[in-house]
Amino acid sequence: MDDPDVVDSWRDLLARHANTWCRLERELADKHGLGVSDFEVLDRMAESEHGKYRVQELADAVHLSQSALSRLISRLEKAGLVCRNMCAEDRRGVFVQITEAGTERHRAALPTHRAILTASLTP
Amino acid sequence: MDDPDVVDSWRDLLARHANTWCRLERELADKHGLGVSDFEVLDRMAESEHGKYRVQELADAVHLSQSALSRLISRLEKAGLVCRNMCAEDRRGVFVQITEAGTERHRAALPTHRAILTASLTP
DNA sequence: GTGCATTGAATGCATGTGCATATAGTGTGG
DNA sequence: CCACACTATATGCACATGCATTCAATGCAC
Repeated sequence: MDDPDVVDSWRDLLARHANTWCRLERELADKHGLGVSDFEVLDRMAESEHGKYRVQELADAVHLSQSALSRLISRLEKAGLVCRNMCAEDRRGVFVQITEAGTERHRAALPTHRAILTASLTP
Repeated sequence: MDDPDVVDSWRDLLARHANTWCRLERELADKHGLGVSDFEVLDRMAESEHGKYRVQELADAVHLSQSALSRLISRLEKAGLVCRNMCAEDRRGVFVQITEAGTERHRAALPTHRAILTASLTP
């Protein structure tokens, strides 16, 4: 790949990312009281069948630092969308689990999310 | 485009963005004392022939809010990489202009930037 | 078992960001 | 000329994020 080409493709990526992220942020916040990262976390947990996740696993999945995710979990937990469970085998570990309320909130927000993606990412 | 497809492509975009941004952030900071947004602004100004930019123009170009860009300019100005000039015709307006030091710093950081893009965005 | 390096998660702290607002300048209708 | 709507930038404020550190638990060496 040529030098000006990577720059173009990087700028294109930045533009798509900014536009999509920004719209998601606004509409998810307005209509469902969720940030983009909040939704992304709920989304991951909703699609896993067992519904349990280690903190670090989630952090990798949504590209957040471990500390950022720890606080995000705290916020979601306070909102009742998620709960933390002790990990029996390794008592340092924590399982994060989506609650009924969390599943419900996710289900409600899903159409908004998908609609924006479709509108924003299809040329 | 199908529903699961947009989701995949969104997650792919998020991953590419996070990886590239993160590496840029680290290496540009370590080697050149610049944040990614700092570099992006310098990059725009370096490639314009007249070298003058209105604040809002830059904000659009680098996908930052007007307020964020105002502060970013302040930081770059304090660092001597950029200077603000009165706009004669409209005294509300401000022209941002890259300085010699700014051009130099940009030139120094450019190889790092391009190398990361190439490494990070080519499959 | 005891000591020590390692790992998983939480917290203190600094900082960059967006939203709302303030401030200053422009221009338009009367 | 004056009032008033509008535009361009700066600033107050709240907050999410990353880095460094802390704290607890694990396990490996001996």
